[in-house]
Amino acid sequence: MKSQYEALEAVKQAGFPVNPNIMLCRDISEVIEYCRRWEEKRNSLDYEIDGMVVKVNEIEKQKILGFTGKSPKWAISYKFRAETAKTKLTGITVQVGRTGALTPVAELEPVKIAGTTVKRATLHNEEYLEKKDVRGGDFVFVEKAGDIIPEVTGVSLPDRRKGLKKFKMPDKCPVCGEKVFKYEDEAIRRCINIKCPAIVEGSIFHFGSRDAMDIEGLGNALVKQLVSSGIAADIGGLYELDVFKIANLERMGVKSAEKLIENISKSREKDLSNLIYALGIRNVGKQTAEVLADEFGDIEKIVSADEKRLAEIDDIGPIAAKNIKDFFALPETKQILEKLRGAGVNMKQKKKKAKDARFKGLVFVFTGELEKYTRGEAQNIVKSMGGKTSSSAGKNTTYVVAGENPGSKLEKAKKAGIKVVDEKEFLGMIGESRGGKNAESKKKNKEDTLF
DNA sequence: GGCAGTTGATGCAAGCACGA
DNA sequence: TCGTGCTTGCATCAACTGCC
Repeated sequence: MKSQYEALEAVKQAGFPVNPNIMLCRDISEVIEYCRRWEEKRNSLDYEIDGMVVKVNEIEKQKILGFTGKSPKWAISYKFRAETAKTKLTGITVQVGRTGALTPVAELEPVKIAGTTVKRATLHNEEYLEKKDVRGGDFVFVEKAGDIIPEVTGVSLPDRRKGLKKFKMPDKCPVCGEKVFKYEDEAIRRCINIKCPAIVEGSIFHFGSRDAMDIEGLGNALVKQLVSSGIAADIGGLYELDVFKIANLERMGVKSAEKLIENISKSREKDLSNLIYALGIRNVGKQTAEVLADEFGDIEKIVSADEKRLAEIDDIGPIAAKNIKDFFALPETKQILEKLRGAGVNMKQKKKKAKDARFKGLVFVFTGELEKYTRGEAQNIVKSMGGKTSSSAGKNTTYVVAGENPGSKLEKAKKAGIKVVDEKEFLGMIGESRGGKNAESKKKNKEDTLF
């Protein structure tokens, strides 16, 4: 077998439960062994009455054995080399993100890779385009990095027709039509029109995202409608919405509108760090927002801090400091803050510093899927115990916690000699080696299921 | 009931800020 | 100057919700 997908297909063809994201075993012999044992267990569920064999419905069997649509979480995962496919690049479109960044995207003739159909893939920026020399009409090689993200890895030059022109990035924003800028030290072009619908939509969507103000129900499609209909011109406008306005939008009703209003209302109580992150300041992500909130404790103090004071803070350099200062100096920012203040949005830090300091000085990186916690929850636990988390493994990383189906971080960690622990060990470290209710039931399920 | 939108989850690459 | 790590942007999927 050449790929993980082929192996999974073979297992599925044989009628066994698999999750397309997870290869169950280390190699094919283990897959076969797994299937054999599953078959035995499955057959054992049938029973006899008066000498007649009663076959239990397959779906019931899967429920009884704990396979409700997913593979067993505890199964060992294994990755095959990424599968490559050749397909036609029908065109290159340009997207505008919330920061105004123009990103070229490859539009592809749909092609099946690793069990899913790939239609688009990012081309990052014009330098990347230049390097790969990708042109509309080319046949390109596509693979899925980490079996998840589609990537154009190269062009099939023998298939190139004559006369295909190089793609040129537009000088004007494809959304608002304003002139775009490319700063000398940056690889990307940006639309700097703060009224550009793409930027407005992006910033409202970002404001409501989970790590920001966590407004459930504020999805992409709804935000588009809010902006295009003029109901919300900026993030401050969210707090002026009412049920009637929302319920009249496409695919919205009174029930959804009421829920959304309730969720927007709840967001007023979010912590200062959430608000700072939600504002979408350049170079200020979740981590930096937390640093700022911890340092100042009040948005007013951040607004009035000068660049020098900001740059004195750990993890904030002169560029981030300038961006922060510039952002709060904008009249539009002042207006938005005024609206938010008027709407009763919390602007002070409520979180207290961690009392439990058992992870003080330790840096954790998570890869793969954990059984008991989401990654966000696990990161919060580490922070509550005085530790730090990071999205990439480096020399400062103390532990890499590897869950199911880990990514490249695991390999990187092993090479760098970083200590790798599994979920069980991590739970032991946080004093939950026996696990909670959820973990108990899952554990039981696992034990009852097969081996 | 069908359909569309949202949520919540995953990982990778590139760019770039920061600090040693 | 360079290594490290944060930020951003991207695609996909299953499960769920609620409108039509």
